[in-house]
Order: sequence, then C-alpha cells, then structure tokens
Amino acid sequence: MSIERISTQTRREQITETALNVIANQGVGSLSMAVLARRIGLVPSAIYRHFDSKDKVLDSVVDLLQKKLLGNVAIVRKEGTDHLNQLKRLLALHVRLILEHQALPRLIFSGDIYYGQPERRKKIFKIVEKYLHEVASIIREGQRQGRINPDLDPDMLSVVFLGLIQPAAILWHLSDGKFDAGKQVEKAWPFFHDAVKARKQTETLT
Amino acid sequence: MSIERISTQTRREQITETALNVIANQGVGSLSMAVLARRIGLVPSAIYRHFDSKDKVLDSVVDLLQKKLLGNVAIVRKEGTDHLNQLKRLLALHVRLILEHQALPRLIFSGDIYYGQPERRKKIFKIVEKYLHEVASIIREGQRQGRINPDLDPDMLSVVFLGLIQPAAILWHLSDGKFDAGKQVEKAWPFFHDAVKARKQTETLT
DNA sequence: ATTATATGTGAATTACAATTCACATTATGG
DNA sequence: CCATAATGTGAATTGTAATTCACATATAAT
Repeated sequence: MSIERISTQTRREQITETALNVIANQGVGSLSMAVLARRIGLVPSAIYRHFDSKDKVLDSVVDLLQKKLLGNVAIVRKEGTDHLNQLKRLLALHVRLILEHQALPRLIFSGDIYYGQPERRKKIFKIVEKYLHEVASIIREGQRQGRINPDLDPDMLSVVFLGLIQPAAILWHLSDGKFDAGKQVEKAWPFFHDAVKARKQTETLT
Repeated sequence: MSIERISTQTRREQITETALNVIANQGVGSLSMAVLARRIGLVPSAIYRHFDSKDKVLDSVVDLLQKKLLGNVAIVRKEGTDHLNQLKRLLALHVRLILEHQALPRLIFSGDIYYGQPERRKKIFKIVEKYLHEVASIIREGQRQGRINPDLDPDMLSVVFLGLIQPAAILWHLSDGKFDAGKQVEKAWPFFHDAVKARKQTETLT
C-alpha cells in the first residue's frame, strides 16, 4: 500500500533535490513540508524521519548549491586550457546551472532563507566569496601569463564577471524563458574578453 | 486611545513604503499584515480600510518600485551632460537605491511575489525591460555622438550595465554591509567606461 | 449641532503549516 | 526464523496568517 522504503541516505538527497526544485520553480515561500512530501510521494511527517526540521532541509539545500556552484569551478580548472578560456567555460557552465536551478539567485536574494539565521547567511556569503576568489585567482594567473591586462584589479573583475550572468538570469526567468540568457551571455563574453585582454603595447587607460 | 486618523491617501503611501522596507530588511516571507500594522502602529484589520488584500499591497509596492527605478533614469536624463556621464550618474543613483531598498532585487528574484500571479510577473518584467531600454537608448545616443564604440550592441551593453550593480548589491547585503558595494562600483565603472568608449583610431576587436 | 462617512479596534473565522506521536510494516543482523 | 532498528502513516497539536465583521469614534458636510 505504501511507497517503497528507501535508505535515509538516498531519501535525504531526494528531499534536498526536490526542495531545490520547488524553490527554483515557485520560490522559497512555496516550500512546505507538505509540498515536499507530495512531490516525492510521501506523507509530510515522513520527512521527519530524515530531517529534524525544515531548517535542516534548507541547510542541506545550501550545501547542495555549494557543491554545484564550486563544482563548476573545479571542472574548468581541470580542463586547464588558457585562462581566458577557463573563464569563458565557467560562464557557460554557470549559465546552464542557473537556468537549471533558478533557485541559485533566489537562495541568495530572497532573504527568507537566512533572515533570523545568521549562520546560514554567513555560509551563503562564504560560498559566493569562495567562488569569487576562484575567479579572481584564474584572472591572476591569466595576468601572470601575460594574457590579461595586469592593470585591472582581479577582485573587481571577478565581481563584474558574476555580473555578466546574473541579470541575464533574471531576465530569462522574468520573461518566462522568452529572453535568451544564453545569447546575451554569448554576446557579452567577447565584450568582456576584449576589455580584459592584455593590450598589445601603448594604450592609455585614461 | 487610538492612533491619529490619517487620510486613506497618505495611509496607502505609508503602508506601501513600510511594506517595501520590511521586504528590504527581512524578505518577502516576513511581510505579514500583522508586521505591517505593528510597524505603523495600527491593528492588522485596519490595513483593510486602505487595501482590499495583501495582494493589493504588493501591487502597490511594485508600483512604488517602478516609480523609484525609472525616476532615476529621468533624473540623469535631465542633467543632460555627456552620455557616458549619464550612465555613470545612473550607476551611482542605482547603487544608492539598491542600498536603501535592498527590496529591489528581492522583489525581482524571490518569486514568491509573482508565483501564481502572472500579471504581476509581467509587470515586473516590463519595468526592468523599460529600464534597460532607457539605458540602451542613452548608449545609442552616445554612439551617435561618437563617444561610444559603435560596434557594440547597445542592448547587450544595457544588460551588462545592470550587471555592474547587481552582484555588488548581493555581496553588500550578504556580508551584512561589510562588502563595500559603492567602492566596487566605483572601481568597475572606469573598467566599463574604458571598454565602451570609442577607440581613437585603429583598434581591432579581435 | 447633527448626520453621514471614513478610520480604527478587537474578537472571531478559516486555512494552512510545522511538528509530534502512537501505531504499522518492512528490512536486517544474529 | 526472530528481534530490533529503520521507514512510513494518519491523527492530533499548536501557532500563525489572512480576512471578516460588529462596534466605536473622529472628521467633514450640511
């Protein structure tokens, strides 16, 4: 009569993924134990066999997000081509990630997820910070390699880099998919690339 | 015994502003009629003298946001200096707006505000769209004026422009004010400016 | 001043969400 | 095979939020 029984380990992953999807599609406000349970085919109280509370579920979601986000960085670093190319690749992966899980910006922005939860807020900040560190680090290597203009501040650039994606993601989502985030980023990349690459010789920066 | 009675007109504005602040400080999820009322010094049911429902309050918040956001564009256009300067000014105003009302990105991202409310979602999209149109229009004029590189796509640029602000705002908020968004944008602007300005003479774009 | 309208109050209603608990049932180790 | 732990269920509890309503009182119009 009942649903198949699954090990807590797998269940936890399933619950976390589902929660991420709910947040992505409907926002943090729509995430309830009931919704979560229904989507999986469980009864609300069953969730408590695997998580102590809704808060713990949210913590788990944040962890998942971290894994996915920083995972992308690891991927492009392994590919180890030229550093500007790493950034390009990272951009592409990030776009895909965001389009798959619109939840990413929502987790960061909504505030509902960390209001009254300073720990969680700090954690999310750390994740973003780490991501930016990695990007800045790639940029620095590119500068050492002589491919990226050494006059530019890598930390500033890393934030701008993030900005190549974010608004595109918003627009995509707000427009219900009509705005083509992929195309925007494709167009924005050459602009960024050109602005960032080392100048051949004499070129004033004003 | 009771609070002073105020005309519905003023009350509506007061309620809307308060709602915006609550969202800015605590997220959409924390916005309840009770919180709203308490902040103003009313009783929850009193809100209904001025708004039919919470949804109507949210609609009103969106209107307010539109006014503020597009208001900034109007301001810089009137100042009518050089177009690149207009953008710089707009950037500064936008930063201030976002720092004052962190609600802006939240309204757009949280999803809670428009899930199940396609009308509202469309409206928000229209606001952002219009903002971008204005920015693109400023850019086009700059191109006609010969100050901005005519090879760059103004629509693409307008989105990138938005990206100069957004991540900075996130970081500022996530870090609880420790990350200096103003400084980031100040640094990012010269980068953008240089990348966008018309090239003196021969300069390949790759 | 008197009446009508606009504002504000407090209690009541309804719905829903998080969480707990006693009770099944399946899986697993011995 | 048996005992025990792990999973799942459904009812019950508690809290909170949106909304309505009957009742008060200030404000404005006559």
